[in-house]
Amino acid sequence: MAPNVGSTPSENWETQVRKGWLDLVILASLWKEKLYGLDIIRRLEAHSDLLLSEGTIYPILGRLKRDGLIDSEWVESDAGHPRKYYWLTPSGRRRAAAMARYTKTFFARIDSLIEPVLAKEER
Amino acid sequence: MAPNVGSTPSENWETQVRKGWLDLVILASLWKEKLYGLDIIRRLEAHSDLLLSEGTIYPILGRLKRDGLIDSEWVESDAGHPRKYYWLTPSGRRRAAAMARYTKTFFARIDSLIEPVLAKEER
DNA sequence: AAACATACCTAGCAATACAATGTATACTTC
DNA sequence: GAAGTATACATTGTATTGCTAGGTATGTTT
Repeated sequence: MAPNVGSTPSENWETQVRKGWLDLVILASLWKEKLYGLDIIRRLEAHSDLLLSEGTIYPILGRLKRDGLIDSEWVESDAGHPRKYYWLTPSGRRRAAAMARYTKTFFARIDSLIEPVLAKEER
Repeated sequence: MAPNVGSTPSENWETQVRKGWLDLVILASLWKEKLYGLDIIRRLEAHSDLLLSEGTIYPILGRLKRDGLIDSEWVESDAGHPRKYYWLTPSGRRRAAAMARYTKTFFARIDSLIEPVLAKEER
């Protein structure tokens, strides 16, 4: 999930397919615990190989909060700048679960479409 | 994968996650045979429950052709307007295969992220 | 006090999907 | 032969997204 630094067509495609999934990715990250922005970025990179930049995540967190899916609170930190912790609202939990279920059916559709492509790669 | 006719936030999300995958969906549709625009739309709806509109598919076909992934030719039809048939170029076949492989790893990442969400849906 | 580390935020751009609308061809019906 | 219908391709304008490149704010280290 690297940002599209270069710009070959295929790198651009990888950028484009990530779009839209970040909402779910972030909501899922908050499923079990409160986290702050940079922490979400670091965990996704460490555990899921998904790289998001700060300019990506903060606008999304702002949008999710505006939509009432998450809430936040400032917390003093022992390491410099204070942190803004986010957590799921009840509405956010319902939405994350609905998104996760939809994801399964969406993946199944794409899987069946690419099956012939993977079966015989034309060599 | 219905078009976003209404506009509740959750329907909007479904629209957003589709974005980017349509290139692969269309290339995969052309894996085994030449097809024309409306035919691709009809097959995707019938076989995969994916609904695309004409205003969506024609610009994408134009872009894929500009990128050299598909080629096309006009064919007279016995049913009114002539049809523009598309097929994969060698470059398009390679790209479709690469996209399909990437898709598998991407799906695996998202799957592992949403696993906790699906495991316990907070009832 | 300068440099560094941490953390959050925003403006401007590029790319996408899609509804709405328009064009072109041929067949059918009156 | 005019009107209506069906098929098929194409474009315009809008909303939404992700991200680079910058910026602000706080506290620690040298």
